[in-house]
Amino acid sequence: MSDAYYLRLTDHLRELLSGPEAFEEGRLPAERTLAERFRTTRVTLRQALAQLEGEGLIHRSNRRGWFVSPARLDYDPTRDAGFNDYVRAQGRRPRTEVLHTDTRPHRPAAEALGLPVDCSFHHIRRRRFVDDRAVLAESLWVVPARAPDLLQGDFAANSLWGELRSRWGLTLAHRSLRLYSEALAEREAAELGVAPGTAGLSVRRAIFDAQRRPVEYDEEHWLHDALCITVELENKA
Amino acid sequence: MSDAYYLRLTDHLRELLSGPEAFEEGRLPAERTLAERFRTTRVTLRQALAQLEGEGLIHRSNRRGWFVSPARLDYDPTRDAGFNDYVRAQGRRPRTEVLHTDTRPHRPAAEALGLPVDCSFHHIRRRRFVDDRAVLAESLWVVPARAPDLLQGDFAANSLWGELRSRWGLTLAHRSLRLYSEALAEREAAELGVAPGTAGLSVRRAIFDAQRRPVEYDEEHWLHDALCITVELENKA
DNA sequence: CAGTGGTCTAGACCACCCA
DNA sequence: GGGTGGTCTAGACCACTGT
Repeated sequence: MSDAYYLRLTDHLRELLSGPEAFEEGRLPAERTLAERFRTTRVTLRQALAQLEGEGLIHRSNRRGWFVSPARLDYDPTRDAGFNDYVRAQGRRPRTEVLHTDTRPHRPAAEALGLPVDCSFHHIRRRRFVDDRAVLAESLWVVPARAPDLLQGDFAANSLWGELRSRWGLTLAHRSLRLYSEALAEREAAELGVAPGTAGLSVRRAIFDAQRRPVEYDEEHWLHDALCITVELENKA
Repeated sequence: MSDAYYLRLTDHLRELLSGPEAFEEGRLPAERTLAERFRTTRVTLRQALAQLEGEGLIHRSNRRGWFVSPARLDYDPTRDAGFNDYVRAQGRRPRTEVLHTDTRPHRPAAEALGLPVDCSFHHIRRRRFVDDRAVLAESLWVVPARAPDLLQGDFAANSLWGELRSRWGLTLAHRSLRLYSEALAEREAAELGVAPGTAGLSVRRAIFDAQRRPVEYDEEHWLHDALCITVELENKA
């Protein structure tokens, strides 16, 4: 079909994007320029851009403009590989910023781990980049008894799970994942430099050790177009 | 912040939605009515509705109007439980329609299963409902050698994996999943009765038996607000 | 300061759904 | 045939980014 003009515009732009050297430096021309070139208004043009954004082909940053989205990152949340490792393994450049740390109670973490709601956690808030694009805002809550002086470590450079294993000898035996699409709230949107309401993917994990003791709970907020979740499984009923 | 009017509108509507008996029969008033009530234009009102749609709180059907979205369905794609079983287990009513069957080559299936691109598969296309809302459009491609007369079965009522196990004694040992957010293409959008470009979640699986022989490949297209992926894992490095 | 996207107005016509 | 959402126009002002 594609009878609507904005859909034909979408098709047209999609072809341009897949072509060679479509837009220099991965940046699209200004909305007003594109609207004029295609003889329509900004409203209609923006409808077309929103489509492509939904498909994960382009994205916008703050009020800076529209950019061609890079390939999605493959990510297996069931593995313990560190962010730095698998980003580099895919030929990309990882970076991590720690935004905040503290030790306080946190109800969702307590509930997910089956602990009393008033018990405290070591909390780390950080932001992670792939090739200088902020793609992930996450919080981790670690049970202090499992890793007492955790917050003295360097959780930017090192894998948290690597630390838990090497410094406290923890085995991460059982894990429970929840994953769903979301609209990024103001906080995450601000941290990632996107408009509030931008489509995201939420990954939540509760992790227990071999003795079935609660170890850690985390919440990840990804830009929806930044990743492809992959899982490899053997044997399961 | 929430300085923009459409964001305040979003907050306001979100409260109404969470309140008791907010909108009778789960249906929202007409856009023009809401726009007038909140003293704004349809364009701005629709921005607010789009936000709530992104959050998974409301959805639209065709040109019929806006509706309150039901709770997400919990779904574990790593398990072999049939759709009918887990939908009913959550107190919901499942339904399945078979849209199409044939036996033909299919390149993506062949590539995912490591087979020659020209080999044929038994293909089933179906649409699945939860409480009479179409939430999933899917295609399955089964290696004919594993299940020769598959297409004579009743793949609407029965679990496909149950069939593969009971009729052909197959053990589904190894599986490889890929999962990412997408914009529903025209075909899936039409099958699910939504606008093209509606946010969706794509789940692709390649499945092998205990002898590591390819068995099946499938592609699922879910409405983004209809499900929450859950995975429970023991032991893994 | 110039240029960008973000937001908003006040209309219009069309395609489709349903009574 | 009346009402719904889907699409579109031609402007406007604001907030922020980058120089």
